[in-house]
Amino acid sequence: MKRAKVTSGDVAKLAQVSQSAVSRSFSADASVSADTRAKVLKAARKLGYRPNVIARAMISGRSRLIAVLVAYLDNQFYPIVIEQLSRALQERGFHVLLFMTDTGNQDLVVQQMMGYQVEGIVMASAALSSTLARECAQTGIPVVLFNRYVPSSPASSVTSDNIEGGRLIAHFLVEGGHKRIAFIAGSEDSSTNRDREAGFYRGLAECGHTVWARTVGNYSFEGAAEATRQLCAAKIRPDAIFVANDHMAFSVMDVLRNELKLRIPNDISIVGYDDVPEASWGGYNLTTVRQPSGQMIDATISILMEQIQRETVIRSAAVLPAELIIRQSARLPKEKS
Amino acid sequence: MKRAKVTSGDVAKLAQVSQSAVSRSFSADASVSADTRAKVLKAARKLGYRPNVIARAMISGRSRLIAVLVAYLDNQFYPIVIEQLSRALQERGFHVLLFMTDTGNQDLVVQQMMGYQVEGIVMASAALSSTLARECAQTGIPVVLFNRYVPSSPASSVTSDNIEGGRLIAHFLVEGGHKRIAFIAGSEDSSTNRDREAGFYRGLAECGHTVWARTVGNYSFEGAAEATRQLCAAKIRPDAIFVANDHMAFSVMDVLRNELKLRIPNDISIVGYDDVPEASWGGYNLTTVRQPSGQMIDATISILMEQIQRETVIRSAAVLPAELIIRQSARLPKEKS
DNA sequence: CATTTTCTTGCATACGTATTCAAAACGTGT
DNA sequence: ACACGTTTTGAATACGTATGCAAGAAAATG
Repeated sequence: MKRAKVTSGDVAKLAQVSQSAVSRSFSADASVSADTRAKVLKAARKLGYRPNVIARAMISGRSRLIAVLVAYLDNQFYPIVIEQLSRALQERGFHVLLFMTDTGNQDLVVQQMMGYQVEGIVMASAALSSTLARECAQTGIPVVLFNRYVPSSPASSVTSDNIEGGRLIAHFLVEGGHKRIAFIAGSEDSSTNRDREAGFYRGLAECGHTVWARTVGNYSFEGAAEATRQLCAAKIRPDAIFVANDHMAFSVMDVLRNELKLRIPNDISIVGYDDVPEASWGGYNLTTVRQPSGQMIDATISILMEQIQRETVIRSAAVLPAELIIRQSARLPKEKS
Repeated sequence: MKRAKVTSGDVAKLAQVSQSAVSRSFSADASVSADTRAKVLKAARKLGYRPNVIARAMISGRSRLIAVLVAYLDNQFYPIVIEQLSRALQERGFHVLLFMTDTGNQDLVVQQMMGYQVEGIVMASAALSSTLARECAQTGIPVVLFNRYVPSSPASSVTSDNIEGGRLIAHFLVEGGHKRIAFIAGSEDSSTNRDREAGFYRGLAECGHTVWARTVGNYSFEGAAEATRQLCAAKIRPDAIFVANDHMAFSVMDVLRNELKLRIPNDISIVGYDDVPEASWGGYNLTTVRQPSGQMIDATISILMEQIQRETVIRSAAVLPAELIIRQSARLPKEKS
């Protein structure tokens, strides 16, 4: 089997027009008569011609490529984001070029992205070196930090209101009558963790409480299990735990139930963050805060499209509302009647 | 902020050599003296130059792009595959261009892939029109059907041994003393479902059994819930269900436990397929068959790389071993002693 | 009908790199 | 010093498309 490339020249020959005419027939707002366009399209269909995006990118500078950088896909939040993002971009004629990276070789990865002449970058990776964000901005490519936030960086960001989310949880747990409220942190250098934790503490303070105990799970399944064991090794256990994301919360619940033989929420309440699909599954029924992924995607898209179209990069930050989703993993506040 | 493109010409000027020399300095096996290469690399670093992959693709026909087509990412099996695939390809200098599609507009999507001059295609989408596979093969682009199989198609395929997996489950359930063994199917037009079901029935037959009942869940969470209700609406319930994949099995377990108040595995046994991460979570502890995703990725990569390098497309099919993973969701066979 | 205006069209060129070809530089052995 | 093989180099070209420009066709206006 051999590759048989068909070019605009071939189509032009068959349709008895110039190559320019073919090119124009495929761009929406070009100056072509309906007549020739019909001829061209017919010939194109006959030959199975499709414009070569690579060549188009070369001359016009538009690759129609958006780089998406992500560290891992274990946490269901990210696959869903990628799916929605990809669908939304496809509708607009763009496509997702996927990059996976651990924190190590980010610079290399960004170099690769530049090599592909991507028109925009979405970073959903956990960490982000600030030199790197600067470099991106310097080249004039719009960058959106998704679900993270770097104050000093020139990159745009889209997040949910993690501070408010943390507050909501604090109030909910206090009203539920919990006395020993603990926190299991994610990655301490992530903005999501910082904000959720800060909002949580502020909420507790507003109710005259403080956090009872705190361990770190680093947003990993294993880390969360270990953090739970540490937390419960003390003589007196917490009666509620806010876990910095759902993914860890599942691990926490597993340890509490299976290793420590505790009932949820009778013996201890658990609240997560994200509202990934598994949170609503019967096995967990996790009370959590929903991140509005749809709205976050919309915001990301519109930031990207705007900046690509205007060919200017301006920093903008979208913060979308968080919503408490009450299920069965945490004791409910008593009815005020 | 403006885009400041730096080209090989700029580097050439600074390094006082020709553009050709710059190009050669960036390809590993070209004829350049160590001396000039050093000069070039130094100048390149100074200017922040990176070869333009787009332009390179144009002249050499190598886009270094692999299209990955997938229908949905709800089922955790696919995110994991994408992550591993992307990592493996990155190591080899390739990158993943992601396409999401429902069964509807596949033709359009394939046209788009061609437009990007991708060097290979991985289809993990549920359905695949046969005309489409043919079209791909015709253009000389290697195509790998991942976790699916179309006998008449010229495309290569990578699967696990779904027939054997089905058999293993049948034997396991019969040995576990189950008498009324049911099956909840996925998408009936998928090869995975066909093979798992065929292997399952064969396994049952080998033990002198037949399937007690059968409903269809279409590989969706909601569909599986409904299929479970149908199955249990009869006067006599099954005492074991093989669910065609894990993703549906979780839904099945939720309905059995929460709506029908059954205990698993005391009242009824459940077995899934895939061994996604959630299967090992405490909330489900699902007995299942593991698909060796790592080996499947390796096979995919080597098929792609081989065919890209040789510039010939030959059909090849890899079938990798399936393994029964015994957890707590199904009653165990009695010890033979 | 003459003239201006608006639409179409083809020619030529540019995008940034890889690669062919011939010329130049470099060694090596006599 | 010479001839010869080897390596390195630069000039030129090609990849497939989009677009500025000028010329031609058609339409509109007087």
